[in-house]
Amino acid sequence: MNKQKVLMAMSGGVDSSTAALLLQEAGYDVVGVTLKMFENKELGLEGDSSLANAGDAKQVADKMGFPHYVFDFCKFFRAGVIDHFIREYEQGRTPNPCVDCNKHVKLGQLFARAAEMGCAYVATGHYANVKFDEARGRWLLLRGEDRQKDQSYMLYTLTQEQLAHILFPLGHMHKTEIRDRAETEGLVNARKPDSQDICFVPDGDYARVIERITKRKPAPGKFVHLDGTVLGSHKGQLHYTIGQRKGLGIAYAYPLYVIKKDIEKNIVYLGPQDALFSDTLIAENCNLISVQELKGPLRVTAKPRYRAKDVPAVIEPAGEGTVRVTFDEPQRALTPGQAVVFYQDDVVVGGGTIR
RNA sequence: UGGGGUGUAGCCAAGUCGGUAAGGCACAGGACUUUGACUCCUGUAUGCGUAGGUUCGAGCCCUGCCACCCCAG
Repeated sequence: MNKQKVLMAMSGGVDSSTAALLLQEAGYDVVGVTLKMFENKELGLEGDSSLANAGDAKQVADKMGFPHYVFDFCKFFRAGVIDHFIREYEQGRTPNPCVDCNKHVKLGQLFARAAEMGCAYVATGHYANVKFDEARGRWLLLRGEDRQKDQSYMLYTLTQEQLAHILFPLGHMHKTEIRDRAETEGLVNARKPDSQDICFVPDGDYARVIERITKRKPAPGKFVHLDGTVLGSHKGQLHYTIGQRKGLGIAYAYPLYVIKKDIEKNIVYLGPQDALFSDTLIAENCNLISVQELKGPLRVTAKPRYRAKDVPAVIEPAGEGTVRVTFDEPQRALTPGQAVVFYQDDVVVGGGTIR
């Protein structure tokens, strides 16, 4: 019997390495690939390139005896993630680059390559699950079994076509099991820390990275309280995001938060936490998964940011590719540019970008 | 140079009958985290404008001085 060939995305971390192991164990013909996303020098970053971890992936592949390649996706990453990231911030929005990366680069481009290489599937180390629903005749994206690590949120842009050809070997695993497994298998990265931060902004200072790439210094402006009082000056609106508290540098009777931004006037409005709550938003560029289309109101739970619990809401069509979300309870700091994902139990209904 | 008031950490500010410096903001570090945020934990005045005095003991009482504010001029 001829084994099915799978293109396994390997970052060099424990998760994707263990995922590769599991795939091979399950009888697939694994081809490992590490993606080169950017050149550090190009982004004004110190140290090794984004491929610093490719060595670990290669080592794992060698150990298990399957081929490992490196694909240069810099061009796609720049166009699909970084440029968009910069544009969004300059427009006063707060993008989620990981969502974009999955859509345009990690998965989008990988599927194209998989086809060229004759691979039946693409696999990643995401904590999520896929299954075909006979009744609806649709592929479903589900949360990962390990709720603490669930990454279905980051994958809401997957299409039916993609879902039919993607594998998530870690979907039913818990992080601790994975580390244990990696340990017993003697994988080099068994105890490597989880990744965090934006991959191309290793120190968390995204504003500085944007400055270096654009060679433009953001224009300082005013901090104004919602009541109209001028409180001080800021170092450029892109340094702030809705709901932010730290780093404002303003001593006040109570904690101040960024409530909204006026890009035209370059004003950042501050106010009390109470002013951040809202029970409705419009999501655009939506992708629906469990349903073909939204014909009327649908009760779901909605997750307005990655590290947030999904909460009861109703979604309804609001124009082409656009959905209105109405939460049962007002939510804090619904932020333009962030992704909002809809669920029904463990099933991802769909998602979009907050307008 | 008449009267009244205030002076506690970078900012705001509590401090009762004198008893051995609350709290908030800001800031720093840490936790959390494949986005930005939020959140949580820890830390930050041997000193209360200044110089003396009373007292076992003073931010709190007394005296001088300095600074700032206000009302009248």
